[in-house]
This record gives sequence, structure tokens and C-alpha cells, in this order.
Amino acid sequence: MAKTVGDSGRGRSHAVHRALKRAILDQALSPGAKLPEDSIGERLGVSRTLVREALVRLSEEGLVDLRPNKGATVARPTLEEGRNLFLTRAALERLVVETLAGRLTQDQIETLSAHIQAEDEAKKEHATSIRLAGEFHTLLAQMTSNASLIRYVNELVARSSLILALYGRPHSSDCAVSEHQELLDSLIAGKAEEASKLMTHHLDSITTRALLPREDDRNIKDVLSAYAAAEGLA
Amino acid sequence: MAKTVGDSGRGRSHAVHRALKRAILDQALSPGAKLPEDSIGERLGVSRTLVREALVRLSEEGLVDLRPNKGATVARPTLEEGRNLFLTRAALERLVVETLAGRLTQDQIETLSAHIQAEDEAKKEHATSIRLAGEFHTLLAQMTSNASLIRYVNELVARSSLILALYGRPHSSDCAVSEHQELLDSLIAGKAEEASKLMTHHLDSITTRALLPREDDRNIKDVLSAYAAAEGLA
DNA sequence: GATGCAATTATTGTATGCAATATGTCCGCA
DNA sequence: TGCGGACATATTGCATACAATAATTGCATC
Repeated sequence: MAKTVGDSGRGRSHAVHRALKRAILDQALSPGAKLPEDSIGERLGVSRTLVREALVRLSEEGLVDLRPNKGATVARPTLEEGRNLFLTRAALERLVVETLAGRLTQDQIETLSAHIQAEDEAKKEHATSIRLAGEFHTLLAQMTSNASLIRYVNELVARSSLILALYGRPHSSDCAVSEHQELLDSLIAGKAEEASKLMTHHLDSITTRALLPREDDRNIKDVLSAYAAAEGLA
Repeated sequence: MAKTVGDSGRGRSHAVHRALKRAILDQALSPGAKLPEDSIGERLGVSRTLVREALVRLSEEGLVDLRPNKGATVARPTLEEGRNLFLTRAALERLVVETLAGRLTQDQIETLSAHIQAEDEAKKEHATSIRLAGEFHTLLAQMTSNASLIRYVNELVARSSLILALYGRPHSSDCAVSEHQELLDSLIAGKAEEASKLMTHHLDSITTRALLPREDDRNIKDVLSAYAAAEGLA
């Protein structure tokens, strides 16, 4: 439906890239999943060449692991990488709010308010809710007009989805809507320092509130050893 | 000389990537230069396929501009992008020094000291001096063991070379060696706050000390409009 | 039944060929 | 001379073919 001319950018390789990216972020492809070039190409109606190009891009973005002669898999960050990632996010997003504090236009304020309201209304639907929460952060970044900043925040927010998919507590609202509202209020009031603190806390609390170690983080051997013992094996 | 098995990573495409990256950072290929796939492939003894893969990666790193059907050129950041980039760098490198303050091992301290000494000795050779200055920053980042942080700092430092190539004052020592020493002293003393301030100032002063507008930054229209007026045209 | 090896299959790595698009040149025409 | 259009050239976009490597299976052996 948005495909006619919308194939903008570098022809179809970008289309493939977007398709895979969406699939990953929607968790239709979960972390660790294999991504064979020809099945993907077949399914999407393009040749391996284009799939490879897309996979290279995704790997540069950190969404895909590309191991030589072994093929591509959806990235599977460790818990520690996850924590570090949120530290990095915080550093960048502090810059975002410091840049924005007291500088939001009326239009931007309305956009953000509307977004927060949408988040509030979608609280029930877990999947949507997560997506919207991420979008709030990328929306803010966008408003700085700082290209590198935008790019990195987008990347980190995307990867955060992976982290939360792997280590997120099932029923935690990962981004409390009220925190977004407070943040916005600070920004409007031009309280840069306060906004910065709120953002730090906001992201910090995700790592403590929502992240927790998962069994499936251990490798297959460790998992099976338990079953082995139960059966009197190994 | 480092090619036998050192072709590590994804076969030769990484080798191509590294070769091009070096060439760009050494300014053997200056910003705006065309990068035709087949001449590069021919020169490097690989097919266009591998060159393309390398170019895609470089474009993701922001070192190369990739325009559909128009081919690749060495990136040519605007002055404003340059300033924004240094803001972003500062945000990340503050995190670096905060992470490192008071936590450097003896080995790390020695590595950094040696590096600073090397910088001091290379003060005369402008090119080497610039490279070493950059390496100091990536070295610090490396020591945090924070993967995303390392990756972004590396990327931004690399792109800084482009910025300085375009807008750097010819004879400014872009990274004052003494500032690196002060920074290190702070880190050793564990004064996180001070180190953070030093880093901010250090990078800030690059933008004010070393960056200056260049004629060729304005786009062709603006430049020509003056001449047009002078000749009573358009 | 466990172990190691060989043959098979699946999948990636790379080069090449052809189509599509952009760029540059030359010529005719006002 | 200045302008536009057709042709020629260069370069990218994409698919396909083949080679190289890894994963898997089956079999023979102990």
C-alpha cells in the first residue's frame, strides 16, 4: 500500500532492509533466529544480492549478527551489553533534552502531547505500547535536528527493543507514560537540568525495573544439563 | 605485510573496507571524491560485489555518501553537521571519562601516558599528530568495555577527521597535548566531575579554535549569486 | 551403542553478465 | 553563438552461476 513509488532510496535493497527491520522489531523474528539469504530472498521476491546488502546494513546497526561463513542471525545482546546500551542511551538522550529544553515550538509540543495521549490510550496493548514508548524517544531526538544524534538514538532505541524482548519483565510498562509527561513539562518549562535528571532516571529505571536475567541466556548445554540430571544422564 | 591470514573477518570485503577507510582518513581520498565501483575493484583486485559491500558499510558509518544511481563519494559534512557532531561526541565522551575516572588500571595508565608522549614527540608532523590525537580518544573509549559506546566514539572520531580536513584551521594543533595530559591526571585522581568538564571544554574548544567556515561550504547557488549580481544576471 | 570418517546437502563467498539509468559529446538548427 | 536533442559512453542496479566452506547424514568400524 505504500510501495508504488515509495521504494525510495537505493531501490529495493532498502525495502528489504525495512522489511527485515520491522520483522525484527515486531519480534516476528526473535533474537537468535537464523536469516538465510535465499529463503529471505525467495520470500521477498528479490535475489540474494539485495538480501545481503540489507543484512550488511542491519549488522552495522547492530540488529543482526553476521558471522563469516556462518550466515546472519538476529542479534542476541547479552544482559551486560543491554545495561551498557542503556547507559549510552542516557548519555545521548541527556543531550537531546538539554538541546530541547525551552526551545520547543508550539507544533512540537502538540505533537508530543498527542503522542503521550496515544501512549496512554494504548496502555492495554503491550506490543503497541512498547512501540509507542520507543517512538516518543526518537521523536524527541528528531526535534534536535542534530543528524548524528538522531541516528544514534534511533539505533539505540531499536536495539532496546531487542534487549527488552530478551530480558524485559513481561508485565512492566517499560516506559511509564507519566514519566514522559513529566519530561515534556520540564522541557516546556525550560528546566534543562531537571529534564536531564528526569531522562537519566527514566532510562535508569528501565534497567532496574524492567531488565532481569533470563534462563535462556545460558547456552543450550547448560539448559539441557538440568534435564539430563533429571533423567540420570551425563 | 599484514595480509597473509590477517584478512580476518568477512573475507576480503573487510579488507576493501579497511583500505578505503584508511585512504579516506589519510585524506588520500578527500571529501567529495568520486568512488566508482569498478576502478576501485580493479585497483584492489576484487570484483564490484565486494567493493559495493564495503561502500555500503562506509556509508553506514557516515564516511561515504551513497546516492541512488549516482554512486558513492567521500562524505562532505556541512559545517553545521560538524558542530553537531562534536556536540554528540562530547556527550558520549563525557560518559567515557565518567566511567573511567578512578578506575584506570596501572597498565592502562601506562598505555595512555606512552601515547601522550608519542603525541608530544610527533608535534611537528601535522598528519601523524592528528591521527594520534584521534587515537587517544578511541583508546579511552576502548577502556570502558562498553560496546555501543566504543563503536560510536570510533565512528565520530573518524568522521571528525573529515570535518577537520574540510574546516580545520591549517596550523592549529587540533588536540592540545597538554589537555590530554590534564585529562589523564584527572582520571587517575578519580575526579569524575573535573574530567567531564575538561573533556567538554577540550572538544568545545576544537569547534571554536579549529573550525572555521570555508568558502566551498556554501552551496554553488549562493556562491554564484554574488557573481550573477555583479554581472547583472538572473 | 559409541566414535570417527566420508559423502551429501545446505548455505555462504565472489565474480560476472545484462539491463537500467545517468553523463558526456556531437551535430543540426534557429 | 546559443540551444536542444539524439547518440555514445560510463556507471550503477540486480540477478545468476559457480566455487568454497560449513552442517548433516549415513555408514563402517571398534
